[in-house]
Order: sequence, then structure tokens, then C-alpha cells
Amino acid sequence: MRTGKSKVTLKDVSKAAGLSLITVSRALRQPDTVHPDTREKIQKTIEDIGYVPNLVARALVSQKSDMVGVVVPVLYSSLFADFTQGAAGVMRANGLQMLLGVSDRATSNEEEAVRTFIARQADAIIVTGFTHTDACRKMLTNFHGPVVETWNLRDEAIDIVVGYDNFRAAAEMTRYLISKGYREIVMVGGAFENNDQATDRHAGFVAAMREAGREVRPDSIVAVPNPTTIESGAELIMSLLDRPVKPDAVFIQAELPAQGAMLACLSHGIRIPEDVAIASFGDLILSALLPVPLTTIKVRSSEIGKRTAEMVLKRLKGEHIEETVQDVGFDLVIRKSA
Amino acid sequence: MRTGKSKVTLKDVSKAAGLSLITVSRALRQPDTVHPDTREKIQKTIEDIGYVPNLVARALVSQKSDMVGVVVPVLYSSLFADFTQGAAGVMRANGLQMLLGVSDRATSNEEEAVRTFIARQADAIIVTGFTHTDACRKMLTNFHGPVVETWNLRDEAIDIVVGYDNFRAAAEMTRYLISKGYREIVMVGGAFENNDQATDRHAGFVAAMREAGREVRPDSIVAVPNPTTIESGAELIMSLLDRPVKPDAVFIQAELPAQGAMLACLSHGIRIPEDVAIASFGDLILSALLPVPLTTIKVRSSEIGKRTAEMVLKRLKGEHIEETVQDVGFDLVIRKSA
DNA sequence: CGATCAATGATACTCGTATGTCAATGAAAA
DNA sequence: TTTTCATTGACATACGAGTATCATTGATCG
Repeated sequence: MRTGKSKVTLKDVSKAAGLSLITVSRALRQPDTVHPDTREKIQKTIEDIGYVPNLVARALVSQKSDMVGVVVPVLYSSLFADFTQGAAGVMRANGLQMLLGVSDRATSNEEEAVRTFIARQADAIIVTGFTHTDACRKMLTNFHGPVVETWNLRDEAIDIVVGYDNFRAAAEMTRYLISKGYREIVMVGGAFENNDQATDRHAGFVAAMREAGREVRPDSIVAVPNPTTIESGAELIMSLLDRPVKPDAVFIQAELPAQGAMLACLSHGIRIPEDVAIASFGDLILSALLPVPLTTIKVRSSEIGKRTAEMVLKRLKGEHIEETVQDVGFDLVIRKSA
Repeated sequence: MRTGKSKVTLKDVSKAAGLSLITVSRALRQPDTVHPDTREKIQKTIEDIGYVPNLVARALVSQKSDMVGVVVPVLYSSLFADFTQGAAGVMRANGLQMLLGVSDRATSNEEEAVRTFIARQADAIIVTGFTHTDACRKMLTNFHGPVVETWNLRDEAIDIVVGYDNFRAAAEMTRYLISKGYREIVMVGGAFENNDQATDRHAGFVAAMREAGREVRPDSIVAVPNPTTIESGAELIMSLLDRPVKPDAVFIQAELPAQGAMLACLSHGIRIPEDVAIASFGDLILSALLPVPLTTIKVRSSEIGKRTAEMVLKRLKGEHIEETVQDVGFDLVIRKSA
């Protein structure tokens, strides 16, 4: 059973210690100005009556909350889970509280989350990507603290950027596939609307194909519906292999469908990469250990989260940031599947 | 480039609208008491000058913050990521802000997170498991709002419990393995210290073994170090199969090592379940699609998160909760691997 | 024409922490 | 003894939203 304890304020401490409110306040804020004995006495009564400073009140007067708002599209993808954990670790070590919002990939939800962060006086705001509603962009632009857009690189950023070049990553993988002699390359993307990462990868694929003089037909690019799942990847690869002109390489942009496609092939006796090559995008923890290790663009999720939190910290400390666009890079990891 | 906009207060709205502060305040709080025209005028100036209510100030006076603190051990496990996303969805739909803390499985970090939640006037607190530091338990017990302990069931709870019976789940799987005729069953657990879930599963395994008259030798139970990874699972299974007395069934308590073990066997040509059976714990999204589908205790992670948030909501609305121990259950999913 | 009521305003105060200004005390230093 | 300084206190005020208690205005109603 629980006792409904009422709040203990600084005033209560001062009464209990037989001192004035100001002395107690000073003991905590400017310890040098109060006698060591008094300080100790105050410290003791604080512990005795279980005083916990009210950070809401402190935030109101100090005009800073030590809170940072973070919006991620989803958490069920290990990419964003790792990102969030990376950021959380750095924040915890530096006394910052994370306000988390999960948008479910809807910009309207992102807008609502950002509005709340601002209303709650967050000191900084971190969002995913560059695709926002007009209202959201306006709020972020007018926001008085650091704003970080993550997971991609763009020039027309609001403030700080931490991510990697999705265009270049997709182009690089495409070039690799071309160089390996694959003739029928199909790209499988996520939902392209409202997703600058997917759009940039799409563009990167097309650019690399054109550059090699390859034709990009409408059916060279396929979109899987949101939310992207293992099952959708499995279905998709089978339908691709049912085409009159079978692809000999499939470049899958999302994490889960790639796993699904790979496993579907394995269960149907389709050989990888002999019958069809598979390339993927993400930092699939399983990629290296699958029966056929997966060739993939490895994304440094946790690093993006850490770096993002570090940028925020720098700014909040008042340090100048020379590079407001932080490219954490990516790795083209070549394994057996392509 | 960004303009450092200064805060806009209710007062500013009143000035801009040529009205008194109280009228504006009333227009927002008791709309019935102000003239529709005035209301509209105020609404318009609010949009014009971009007023956003300061929820910190509101929280201070109203004595509620509409924030809920959540501590998870890690996010890189899909279990807790799904849990967090489930809770986040319900909270978003009901105007609650999530304060997230990632403890990295350290009770000291959990304590720090809880202390901060309280200092920030969170309306409710959600933690993982029942293992807390003394100080943390004391704070939670004295906390004036709802407290939910998740992911396990216990009688000596602080307040509300949402989880499943880890003891029973482990026992059920063990009984199943015994019933299938496996003779040498080894259980692989996570770190047992500071983890009531691991401890309960351990106990469940032992109980089921004893109940069947089976001997539990010291080497029948193996712990993998934290953090549990795919690699550690792969290494572990190989070392188990190097033993003079090879196990014919391995029950792995954690998600990632189970995947690792499975994949390691496949790459080494070890047949599952003929050479060794593997059973697991978690709701591995991959389990069903692996070349050898995995027999597992399926945990309803997202459901735990949702139910937890719903319990919190009920309490905050003042509704009575008849059942303070919510058992969301689990599924023994029998597939090919055991 | 006086009474009633809707609409708005003025003033003061709350929430808990924090600071700025000045005063009072007492002890040590000049 | 006078000066200086460390220590503590008293009082006012800020932060932004919000409420409680009157007061004022004007319009409508009987």
C-alpha cells in the first residue's frame, strides 16, 4: 500500500531547519556564501524530510528546462531504436531529459510532437528527416534553441544536420551492382511520399543507372506499402521472380523486407546470389550471420544518435559549431548475397 | 538562418487584442463566459502572433504535468522497443508526454531516472521489473501518482503491475521439451543478478525439471554475459556442442543469442532439431521465417506497453482499477526447432 | 425607471524556485 | 574602539498561467 505523500518544498526545509528560506536557497545555489555548518545542517534536513527540488518551478524561473524533444518515425525498426538509445545515453550522462515522440511516419504527428516540445519549453528539438508540415517547419525555424534534423543530408536545413548521404549511398550500391554485371536490377523502396530519405535513395538509384547508360523502366522501381514488414518483403520477392523478365538483382531499401525476401528465397530453394542477388539498406544485426550473408549499406544508427546529442550539448553550452552539417557516413558492406 | 524569436505570453496576446489579460484567459478556460466575437478575435490574434501556452507554468499552478516517466533497460532489443512504441501510441492519443529513460540494465540509472521524473512532476511512473535500489523503491512507494511495474508478475508490487508470468512461461516450455523426450536440456539465461525476470525464468526451469524428476546439474544452466548479443549466442551454442555430453535441447532465454545460436548451427551444418533442438524466449519477428522456424515463448511486448499506458490513463482519470495485477499472458509457439 | 444580467476589467494572490537590494548581527581585524 | 567582513534575514519581485473576489459598463426586461 502506498502513502500519498504531499510535496515537500524549500520552505518546508527552511522551517524544519529553523533557517530562513533565502539561506536554504543560497546553500544550494551559492554554497560559498553560507557557513559549512549551516550547509551541513540543511543537507541533513533535506534528506530527513525527503526534499526533491521542483524542476518545473526551476524551469519556469531559469527559462531552461534541461529537456530535449526527440521525434522518431517508429521504434520497431532497429535503426531508430539504436538511434534513440544512442542519444539517450549521451543525454543521461549530461543531465538532459529526453521527451520522446513517435510519429508513426505521419508529419501531422510530428507537428503535434514539436508543438508540445515547444510548449513544454524544451531546450532543443531533434527530428527525423527534412520532411515537415509547413506549420512544423515554421515552428522549428522560429524556435529559440538548437534544432537537429537527422538521418539525411540537405543544404536547406533549418539549423543543424546529422546524418548520411542517402543519395550517394544508394548510388554507390547501384554502381556496385552494375559493376558486378547484373543486367536486370530492381529497386524496392518504401513509401516515397513524405520521406526525403526514400526519395533521395530513389534518385541515387536512378542517377547511377543513367550514368551507366542503363534504362530505368517504371517497373524497375517497386514500392512496398507502409508499414514495411518481413512478410511484405517475402511476398514481393516472389512476385518479382514471377515476372516474365526476372530481375537478377534486387536492391531493397528497407530493413525488414530485405530480411523477409532473403528468407523467402532460402525457403523456396532459390539460390542467392546465383538465381537472384539481394542488396539491402540498414545495419541489420543479422545480416552477417544469415546463411547467405547480406550485402548491405550499413547505417551507423547509434552513432547518429550520439553525434546528434553531442551537437545539442555543444550548442546548449554555448560553444560554437563550425560544421552544422555532420556527415557520419555509411559503409558499403559487400558480402555473399550480391 | 534562424531568427531568435522571444517568447509570446498570454499578456502579449491581451495587448495585441486590446483586451485585458483576464478576458483572454477566460476565453481559453471558460469560453462560455466571453462573447463569441471576442473569442474569435482572441483566437485570431493568438494565431497571428504565434502564442503557444507555456505548459511549464501551467504545470506549476495546476499541479499536474501531463507527463509520464518511462524507464526501459535497453532499446536495442525489439521487445522493449515494441513496448515503448506501444505505450507511446496510447499516450500520444491521450495528450500525455513521455519522458524516456534508458537504464542500460543498471538499477542506479533507473534510480536516477525515477528521481528526475519525480523532480519534474511526472504524473505517473512506469518501470521495468521489480528489481530496484532501496532508494528507488522508497521514492516509488512515496510517489503520489500511479506507478506501474512491467514485464513480470509479483505479489509484493508497489502499485500496478502489467506483465506476464516469467516463471510459468519458462516452466511451460521446459515441460514441453521434457514431453518431447529430450534428455539433456540446457537452459541459457541472461545475467541473473538484478533481474527478476531472468531469476523467475531460471526458477521456472528448475521447478519443471524437478517436477519431472530430472536432475539439474550446475552445468545445466549457463549464463551469457551482458549485453546479450547474436555473437555470444553463436559462440555459446558451439561450446555447448563441444561438451562430452552434448545437450539435445537448448532453451535460450534471450532474443538475440537465440537467433545467433540458430544461425551458427545452420552455417555449421548442424541440424535442428535432429542434432540439437532450440527453444527461445521473445517475440522474434524473424522466428517464423527462419529456415528452421523457431519454437518460442512469444511475448506480447506491444500489448504490455499499451495496457500499461491504459492503466495509467485510467488512474489519472480517477477511475478505479479493480485488478491492479494485469496478466497479459504469453504464447507457447511450437514450430520446427524443438 | 429601476432591476437584472451578460460581458469585461481591476486587483490580489497562488504555484515553487530564484535573485537583487538592503539591513542586522556578531566576530575578527586594524 | 572603530572598521571590515562573513553570515543570515527581511522584503520585494520575477517567471507565466490561472483563480477568486469584487467593480464597472451597457443592454434588456418587466
